[in-house]
Amino acid sequence: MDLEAVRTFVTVAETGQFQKAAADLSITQQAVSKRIAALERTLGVRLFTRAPRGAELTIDGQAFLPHARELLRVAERAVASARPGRRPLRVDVINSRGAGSGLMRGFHTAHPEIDLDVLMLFDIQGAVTAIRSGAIDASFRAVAAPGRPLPEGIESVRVLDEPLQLLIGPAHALAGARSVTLAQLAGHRIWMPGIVPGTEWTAYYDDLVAEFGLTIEATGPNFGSDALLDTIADTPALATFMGEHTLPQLPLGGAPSVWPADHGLRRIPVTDPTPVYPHSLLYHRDNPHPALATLRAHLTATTTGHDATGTWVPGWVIPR
Amino acid sequence: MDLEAVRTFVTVAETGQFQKAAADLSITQQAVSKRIAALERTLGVRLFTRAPRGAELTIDGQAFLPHARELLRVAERAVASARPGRRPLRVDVINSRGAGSGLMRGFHTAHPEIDLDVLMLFDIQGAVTAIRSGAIDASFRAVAAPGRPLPEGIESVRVLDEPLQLLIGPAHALAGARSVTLAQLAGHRIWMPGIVPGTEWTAYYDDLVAEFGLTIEATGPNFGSDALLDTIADTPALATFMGEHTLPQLPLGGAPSVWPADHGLRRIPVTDPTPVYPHSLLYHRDNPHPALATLRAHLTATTTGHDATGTWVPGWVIPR
DNA sequence: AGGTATCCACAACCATTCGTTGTTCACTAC
DNA sequence: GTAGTGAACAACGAATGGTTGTGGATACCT
Repeated sequence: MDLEAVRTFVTVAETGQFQKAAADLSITQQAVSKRIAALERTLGVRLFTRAPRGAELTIDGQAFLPHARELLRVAERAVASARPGRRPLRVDVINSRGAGSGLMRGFHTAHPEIDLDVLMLFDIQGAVTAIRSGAIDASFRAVAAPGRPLPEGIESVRVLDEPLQLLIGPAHALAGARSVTLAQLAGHRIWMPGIVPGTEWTAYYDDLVAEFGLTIEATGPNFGSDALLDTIADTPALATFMGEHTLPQLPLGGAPSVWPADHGLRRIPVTDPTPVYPHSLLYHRDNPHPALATLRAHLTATTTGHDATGTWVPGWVIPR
Repeated sequence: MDLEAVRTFVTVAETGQFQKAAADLSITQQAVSKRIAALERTLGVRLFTRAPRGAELTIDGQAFLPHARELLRVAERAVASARPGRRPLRVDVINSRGAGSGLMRGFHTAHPEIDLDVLMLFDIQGAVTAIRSGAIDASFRAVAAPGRPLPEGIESVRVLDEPLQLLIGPAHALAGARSVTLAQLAGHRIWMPGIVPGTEWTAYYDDLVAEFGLTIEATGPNFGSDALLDTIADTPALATFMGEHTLPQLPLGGAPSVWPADHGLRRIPVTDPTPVYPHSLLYHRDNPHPALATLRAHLTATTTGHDATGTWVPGWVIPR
């Protein structure tokens, strides 16, 4: 199917005749006729009834019209997403179920008129490089990795401290607990697959292990979130950490927000102290994108300062 | 922009190299190279970094990828909407703000997995013809026009009795009333532009006028809903009828559901008796579309029988 | 009723695009 | 260094898509 044919179809439907559409599109009437005929051939239905006074939509054409408009709208957005200069605000998040993604959803709800592109880069170095080059406008990260000061021009604002929770199956020894302390977790097996060495997450959990004597295994291949949840649910002696605002499953688009299979998983708050992910927004000081200022204002307005007493972050984290 | 190029882009992004993508698409590697180059030229950005081990997405490519997928998805739906056989359930409603549209929204919420196409045909004759030919699957109408029995094979189910309300401006004499009787309306000017002679609505209001001695004007050009509301709001002596479930304005897509300009309009219930629009679902007895049965079941389950005492419908309306 | 204007379809022709084959270039691994 | 892999460039043939020219059907006007 040809997008130009679809555009021609919409124009004919709007003008009511091939000739006016041809004038609008700066082509000849015969070209319009050919395009519509080709579209009708590929779809296998007649889209217009040709009358001596012009062309009228058939029922099939009426059903097709909103889809055609949507197609053109999506195509325009797709082009805009890549256009250099005046493109949508491009923000990197850690993963699609994390707190950064949730904050961006909130921003989109508050400012639906602002075009967004949310993407997931591999690590903080890539994000910083992308911010410096202007390829992306901002990034949600837990900064900064120890010994790696931010390059000149990159600024960061701590926007959300997300408490960690223990995620365990129904047969786990702590399944009935209303909360657990970090000290209680010593001796329990905690599994965090997918922690890639060299990323900021390694540094975070290294510090957590060193300070509270936990046993955290990062071994084994990471088969993705689903497999992790399955294993946690089925293994009584296994636990993992998950951010309080992190969804264990991707919300299904359009479907009622039920978790397809929650396996009876339990979320147990961690206390004394509560380890938190210090989410920060990274951006370039000189980035002129107007929506970036809106995003920063939105974040400072909605994520009011949390109480930091009783929480833990690595020592190298920049204070608020 | 060419959809085939977009499809090629997604395939390369998925396979990670031009050659595999070429094999998947049954074309040569050179053709893939050309298509990607052309797409990059039209977008003005580089989408892949060409490595000796294959192709990797650039940041721009990563931002473009979800849009590309969405574009292909929409294109597929667009084609499906017109495909003869196994197309989405196609339902005709009277207008986009009426009760039929609302019922279809409810059905979509309850069954998001069912593909729908909602369209608006001109009148009941056209709807019946379309149902007979199989061009549409069902239609929400106030049936049947007097003296026009339904053709063989067409069935109707009365699904909703929608009470009429009086819509008036803030300066109207009845603006303060909590409700009005039909008898009270005698002598007031009621304006119903856009009632096309020969449609079922003419018959409905003709009967209403004859039975209760009202003055209903259908004169003047119909400049659309906005103009009607403006006039009603500004003219103290003018009123119009509107269904209880009818939205005076189109809900804005994505925006908070505020009415852009409500002009201080008042809705006054009508009593003694309450005239109602008898909405029915029309469909062909032999229509095999599986979603049609689902729709009928949904409607009978959700629109439980309303109390008919104190309501009025024309005598020619088929009883429930 | 016949002429005329309007509007779309068909035919022929031409330019451009698109896909193919053949080949070259860059990089990696052994 | 040599073999192997993966993408780009060049040249050619086919097919697509645009144009001009023309014909046919219908409605309106005199």
